[in-house]
Amino acid sequence: MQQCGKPIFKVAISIPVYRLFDYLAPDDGALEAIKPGVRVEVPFGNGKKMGYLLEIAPHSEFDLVKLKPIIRVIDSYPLLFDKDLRLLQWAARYYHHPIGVVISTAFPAALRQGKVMLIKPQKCYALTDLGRATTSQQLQRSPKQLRALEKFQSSSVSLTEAELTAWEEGWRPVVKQLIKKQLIQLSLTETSITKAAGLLSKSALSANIQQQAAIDAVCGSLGQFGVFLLDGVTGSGKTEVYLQIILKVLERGQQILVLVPEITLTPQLEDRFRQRFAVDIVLSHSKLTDKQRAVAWLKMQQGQASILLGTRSALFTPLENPGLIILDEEHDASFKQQEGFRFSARDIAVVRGQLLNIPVLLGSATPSLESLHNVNKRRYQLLALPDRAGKAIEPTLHLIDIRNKRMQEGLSAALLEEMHKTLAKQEQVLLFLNRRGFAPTLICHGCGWVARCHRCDANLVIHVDENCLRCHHCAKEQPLLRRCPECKVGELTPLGLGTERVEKVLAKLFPNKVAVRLDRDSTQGKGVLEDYLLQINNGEVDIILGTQMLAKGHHFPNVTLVAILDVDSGLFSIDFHAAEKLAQMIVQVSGRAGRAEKRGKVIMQTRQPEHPLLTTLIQQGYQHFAISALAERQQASLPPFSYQALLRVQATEVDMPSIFFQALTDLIKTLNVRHTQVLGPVSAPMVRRAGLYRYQLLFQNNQRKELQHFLDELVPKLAVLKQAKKVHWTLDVDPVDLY
DNA sequence: AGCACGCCGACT
DNA sequence: GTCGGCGTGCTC
Repeated sequence: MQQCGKPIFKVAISIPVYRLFDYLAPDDGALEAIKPGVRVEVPFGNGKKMGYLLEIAPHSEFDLVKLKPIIRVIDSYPLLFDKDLRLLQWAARYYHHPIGVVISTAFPAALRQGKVMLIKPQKCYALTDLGRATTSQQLQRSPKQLRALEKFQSSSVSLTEAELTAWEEGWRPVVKQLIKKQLIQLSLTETSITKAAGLLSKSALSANIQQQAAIDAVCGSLGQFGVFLLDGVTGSGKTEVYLQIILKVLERGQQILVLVPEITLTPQLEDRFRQRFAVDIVLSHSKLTDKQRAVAWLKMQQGQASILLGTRSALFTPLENPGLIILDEEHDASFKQQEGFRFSARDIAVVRGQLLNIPVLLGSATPSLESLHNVNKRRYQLLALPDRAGKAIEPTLHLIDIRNKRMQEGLSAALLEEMHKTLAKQEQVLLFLNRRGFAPTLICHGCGWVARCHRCDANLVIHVDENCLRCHHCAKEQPLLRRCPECKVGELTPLGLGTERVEKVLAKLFPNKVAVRLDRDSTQGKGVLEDYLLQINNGEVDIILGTQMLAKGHHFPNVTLVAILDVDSGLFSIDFHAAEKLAQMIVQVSGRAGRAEKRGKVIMQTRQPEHPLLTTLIQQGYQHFAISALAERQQASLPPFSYQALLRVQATEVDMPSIFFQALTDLIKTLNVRHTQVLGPVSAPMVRRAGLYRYQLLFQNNQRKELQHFLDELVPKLAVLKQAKKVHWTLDVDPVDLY
C-alpha cells in the first residue's frame, strides 16, 4: 500500500485484463471537476488510450514512482452515473469479464472512440418543418382543424404552454396525424412532459379487466423496485398495457427504457409509441449510424428524451431520471449476448431495476422457464392476460402424422388439401421451415460422396438461386459442382429440404398463386423485408414461406393457416433448452394465425405424433408444457434449479485443448471452494468449426453463490495459467445454448 | 488487445 | 554476422 497524499485515479481500460490502472491527476485543470464516470485519455504502454474513470482513491497498490498522470479529462461531467458504474462493476464480477470491456459496452461506439458530442437543448414547444405538411386535403379534417393547420403551415412556430392548451381542442387530431406521418416532430422540455403526454393520449383509451389489473399493479409500484411478468397471448393487448403504464411514468416526469429482441419488430411498435406520446422518443439498434445511436444515448443521459426503444446493447444507457424498464418478449434468446461479454440483458435489467429502485416489466406470450420459476418463488409478480383482445379467436393446433406418407418436397397430401381450402377462401397460408437454402446436403448417387466444408465438421448447403455451395457455420462458399469430384461419373443429388426447394415446388403446385420466401438470403437488401411485408398485408401474396424470422411478431391479419413443415428437427437435441425453445417457437409461429376475426389453424407435420412435448402443448397449452418442463428440470437438477457456467475452449491444434484441460483439472484440485460439479470436458457437437477445434467444460452448482465463489477463485488463476495462453477460452455464465 | 523484447533459422 | 519468425509478458 503506497500513500503519498495525492489522489489516485483508478481507470478501466478496454483490454482483456481484470484490474484497474492507477494514474495521477492531470498536470493541468481543476481536481474537483474530475468525477467518476468521465472518460479520460491516459498514457498506456508506448502510446495512449481511452479509459473510464471509476474511482478516486487515497492510495495505490502500485509503485508510486511508476504512476503517470492522466493526459486529459475528456468530459466536463460524468457520462455514467454512480448507479450505472455500480451496475457495470457488478456485471463484470458476475460474468467474470474484464471490467474495461464491460464498461465500454455501456457506451455507443462513437463515444467509445473518445468523441465529444454536444446535444442542443430544446427550450420550448417547437412545431418544426410544418412547411412540409402540404397534405391537408388528404387529412379530411373539420374546417376548424383545417384553419388551425393553415395557421401552422404559414410559418414555423413556437408556442407557449397556454397557447398550446387553447389550441389543443382544435388541432390535436391534425397534429396527431402529422406526427404519425412523421411530417412534424413535437419537442418538449422536461417540465412540459406531463402536459404533452396527456395531449396525444387522452382519447380512446380502453382496457379490459385483466389489462387494467396489470396496469394498476405496475402503476402501484412506480417509484419502487418490483419485477412483473406480463404473460399475455399474442393479440391480448400487451402493448396497450405498456402504453398506459408508460403514460403514468411520463406524468411523473420520468424516463422509460424499452428493450425489444430485434429491430425488425420495432417499426410497428415505434409507430404506436409515436402516435400516443408527444415526448421525445429515441431509438437505438444496429441499423442506425454510430452518430444516431450516440445522440439517442446522450439525450437519455441528459433527460432530453423520455423514451428509449432499443435492443440488448441499449440496456446500459444512462437515464437522468429513470422510471421504468420494459423488456418485451423476455423469453427471446437474443437478449443473451453470444460473444465477448456474454451478458443476459433480461437478468441485468432486473438488477438494474433493483439498483435504481424502479419497476421492471417483463412481457411475453411464452415466458421463459426461468421467469416462471421466479414467479413460483414469489420473486416476480405474475400479470396474466389470458384473453385475446377484440374479436380475435385462439388458433387451433393439429398434428399431421407423416409416417409412411408420400410427400411432395416436404408437403404432405393432407397439408396440401388444407392449403387449397384456405386459398380458395382468399385467405393466406404461412409455411414455416427453419432451414434456408435449397437442400442441406449434396450427395453423389454413384459413390456416396458428400460435399463437406473443409474448415468445419458440417455439410455444405446447396443454394440454387446463387448457384453455389455454402457453409452455414463459416464464410466458406464455392461454386455448385456439376460432377462428383470423387468418382467423376456419379450423379450429384440434393438431399433434404430447404426454403428454396419448397419455394420451387410451390410455384409448380400453385401456379395461379403468389408465393414469397422470407429468409436471411431473400431479404438481404435494405428495405426488402419491409416491401415484402407490405405486399403481404396488401393482399398481393397468397403463400408466405420462411424461416425463424417469421416467428417474430409480424402482423399477418389475413393468414388463417400456419404450417410447421418439420417440427421433428427440434425434438431431439442434446441441449436441455431445446424443448423450451421449440415450444416457444411453435406458440410464437401460431400467434401469426387468425389475428383478425377469422379463426386460425396451425398444422405441424411430424413423425412423432405421440411425443409428449407436442401432445402436452396441443392439448393443454404452453402453461402446462412449462409446468411439466419445470418438473423435469427440477428432477434433473438443471437450471433454473441449479446454476451453470460453461468454459468454452478452441484452438488451431487438435491436442492443445486437452493439454489445457489437464492443467485446469490440476488447478481445480488445489482450490479451496470445491462444492461445484465439474462436468466434462467434452467435445462440442461440431468439433471443428471455422478451422478451430472446440471443447467445453461445464460447472454446475445448486447455489448461485457457491458457483460464484468457485468462479471467483478459479478465473484469476485460470487467466494466468501458462497453458491457457495457447488456447482461446471464454467463460459463459448462465449459458443458454450449451454449444 | 497491442506492442516490445527475445532467442533461433536463412540471407547479404 | 543480421533480418525476421512469432512465443512470452507487460501495460498504471
